Amino acid sequence: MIDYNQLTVPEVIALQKEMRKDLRFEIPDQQPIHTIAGADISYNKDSNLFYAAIVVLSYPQMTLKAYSLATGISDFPYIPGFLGFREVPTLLEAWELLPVKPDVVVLDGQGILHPRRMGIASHFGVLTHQATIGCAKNSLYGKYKEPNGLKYSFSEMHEQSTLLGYALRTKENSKPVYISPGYGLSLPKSLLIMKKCVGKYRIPEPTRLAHEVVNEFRIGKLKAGFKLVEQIPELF
DNA sequence: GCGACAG
DNA sequence: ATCTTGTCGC
Repeated sequence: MIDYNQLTVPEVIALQKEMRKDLRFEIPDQQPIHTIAGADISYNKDSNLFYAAIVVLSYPQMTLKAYSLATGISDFPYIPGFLGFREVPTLLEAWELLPVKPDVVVLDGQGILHPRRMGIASHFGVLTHQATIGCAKNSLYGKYKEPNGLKYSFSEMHEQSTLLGYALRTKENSKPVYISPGYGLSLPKSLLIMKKCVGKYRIPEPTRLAHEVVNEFRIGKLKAGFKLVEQIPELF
């Protein structure tokens, strides 16, 4: 894969426009979902050493089955709209450590809810050809009306009358999370899957557990590699 | 030109 | 993203 670090903004915009041509939303033989992963990055302020975790959970039980941990160096700065160029390379290092790939991967950020339809989830999906969903804690793009206050209520997010995602209330009295397909999944299917990932916290289980695990990795409580937590019959 | 702006 | 205790509000 090419080194993103020295690229200019005009160059990464061109790359996003190229990757957009490879986006797909419904893969031919969609298999039933048995596993879903959460992917996240962590790092110390003022350091270019990144820590990545991909946690694999059973679906829809949402219990932790396995995870992979890897580090990487990134000098690409954080620029809204270009998060993938900063975080995807290290996530791919963790991805390669998984002996069996999960059915869906949830990324911390946007999917097609992005000016060029290339949020981090779409970026990761195009490179890996894996089904992905973007689940962001904050909105980047798209207009929407606030969903009502009840858990599981949601509202559509559009731009130029194009439906691109949903604001989903995952917990009462908490702000919603922003859901959009990344790659290989339709809008309604992405929303349905994420509803099943909601537990007792605002952040859906895949992302929440990935964040928890990657921080233990960063502070030295866990080490790089692949770890099987609980056997999944048929898998691992 | 101005404001907005994932992690 | 990370740092970091108490505190305001549902």
